Amino acid sequence: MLGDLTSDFIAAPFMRRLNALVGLSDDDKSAILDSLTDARTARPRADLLRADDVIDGLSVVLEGFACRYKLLPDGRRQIVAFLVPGDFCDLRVLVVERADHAVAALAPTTTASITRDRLLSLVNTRPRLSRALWWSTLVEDAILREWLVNVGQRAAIERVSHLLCELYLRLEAVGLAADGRLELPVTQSELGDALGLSTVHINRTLRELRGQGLLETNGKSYFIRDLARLARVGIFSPDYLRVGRDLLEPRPDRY
Amino acid sequence: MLGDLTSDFIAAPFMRRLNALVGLSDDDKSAILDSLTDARTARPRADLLRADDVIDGLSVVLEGFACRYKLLPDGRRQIVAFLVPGDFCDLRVLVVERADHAVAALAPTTTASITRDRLLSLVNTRPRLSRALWWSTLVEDAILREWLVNVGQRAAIERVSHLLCELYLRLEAVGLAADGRLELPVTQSELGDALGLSTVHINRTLRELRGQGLLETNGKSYFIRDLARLARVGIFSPDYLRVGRDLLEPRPDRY
DNA sequence: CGGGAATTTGAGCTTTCTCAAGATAGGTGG
DNA sequence: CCACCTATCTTGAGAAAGCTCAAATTCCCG
Repeated sequence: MLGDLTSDFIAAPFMRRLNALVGLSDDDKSAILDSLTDARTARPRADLLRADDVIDGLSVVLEGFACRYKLLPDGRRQIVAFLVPGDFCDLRVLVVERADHAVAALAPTTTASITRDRLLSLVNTRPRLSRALWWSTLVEDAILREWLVNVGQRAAIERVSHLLCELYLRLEAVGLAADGRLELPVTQSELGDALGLSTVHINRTLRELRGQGLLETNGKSYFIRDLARLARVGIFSPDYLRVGRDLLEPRPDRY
Repeated sequence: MLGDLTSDFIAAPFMRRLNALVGLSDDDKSAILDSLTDARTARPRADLLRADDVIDGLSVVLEGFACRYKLLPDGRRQIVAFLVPGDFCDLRVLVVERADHAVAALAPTTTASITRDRLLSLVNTRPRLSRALWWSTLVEDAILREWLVNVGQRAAIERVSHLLCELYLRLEAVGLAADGRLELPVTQSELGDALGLSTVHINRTLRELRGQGLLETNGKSYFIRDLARLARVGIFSPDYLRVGRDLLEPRPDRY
């Protein structure tokens, strides 16, 4: 156990995420919070999980920023997901023993774990929790499909815009972005690895977005000046981030 | 029910798939086979499932060839998965009500369904079956990640080679390919939509592969003349198709 | 304050795209 | 069985998007 995480500042994004999960009782929430152990902080570039590692439990990102990635033998790297606070590192552990991809911290990243056994017993005794966890893997899948669309079909400026919109909404959802402002502790080279573009081209594309008055950047601080317009440029629609939510739920019409 | 599907030729690929699933008992297998109802055949280009459709049950592809895809408002299309006989159309139905993407037949495609209620009761009463179904969604995810790597990092000739290797192995696994020969009832334009390449470039790339003596094509019949070499060109490793299998399991060293 | 990493910009080049036209093939009605 | 029709495939030519290489600048960390 990590002590009284429920009231602990560091677990706030995770708490927000849990609160957003469909129909989770307070009891379910504290059950999962109380199961968290072994908090640790990884430095940027450190692997949280290596491909082919035997996975011994489920980790949750409490703070920081991480990515899943796959490498080609010649060193090319594709980032296949970004993990923001509140995201799970590998729910697959429930079914599968080994990872087929690596997870690395991009910023100093704090994670906590739930042992496989504890997780299995939680899932077996709490159907709503189980459902909620599967739901969150489905959101991850939906994001992955959208990334494939992004990389397969969109031009560079559309790709970058789309990713910025996605990350803004995801960070906003856990209280880490607001008013168009977000911190992205990733290098341009890492953005390139996520979007299938070269570092140089990421740089030029960001410059173009700045030139169009859509974006301001200052180091790793990003300020989206006009989210609606950026979403239009990126052909971004937030639906995929809310798979399975009631489609009639009123949404801010910022897009 | 569909009658005695167990011995029915048409369900053979699905049976093979079930047999390959980890630790499934004969009892489990017949339980799921007996739950199949409502076989229907869709013509090429017909949607089996539309985005935003309420999903009423789980479909299995028994015969034919289909794809999942997402459309951009301007008509660009990304195919995010190919479904071969034995594949499930939408296991997400267990957790989610609506699809975030469409599924279309590419060849005449026969599917059968399991109602949501029946599926839920199967899953609740048969833990190994439940595990096996989740396992197959994880394989799908692994394929999706690999596709993202493919489109994000690989050059055209690598992409095409990689996809051909993948489809050959997947079809071989269900008895629909052998000796390097496979039928791909997809147009070059559809390959392009899957790989993020234009039709014209798919055509030239196939020509290049033929020129290198790696491939012969005749309409929709493909003959891989040298799988090991094609795999090398495509930087293809079959591991991702076997997520969670014992990594020590002897594998043919054709790659 | 120094040094390595990250960003920025330029220049030329490669891959892939678009547009356009001709060749083929498979399916349909007469 | 043939003729036609539409899809698909194939090839050419020029254009565009994005890449690589290289160098200069800036930023951040210690």
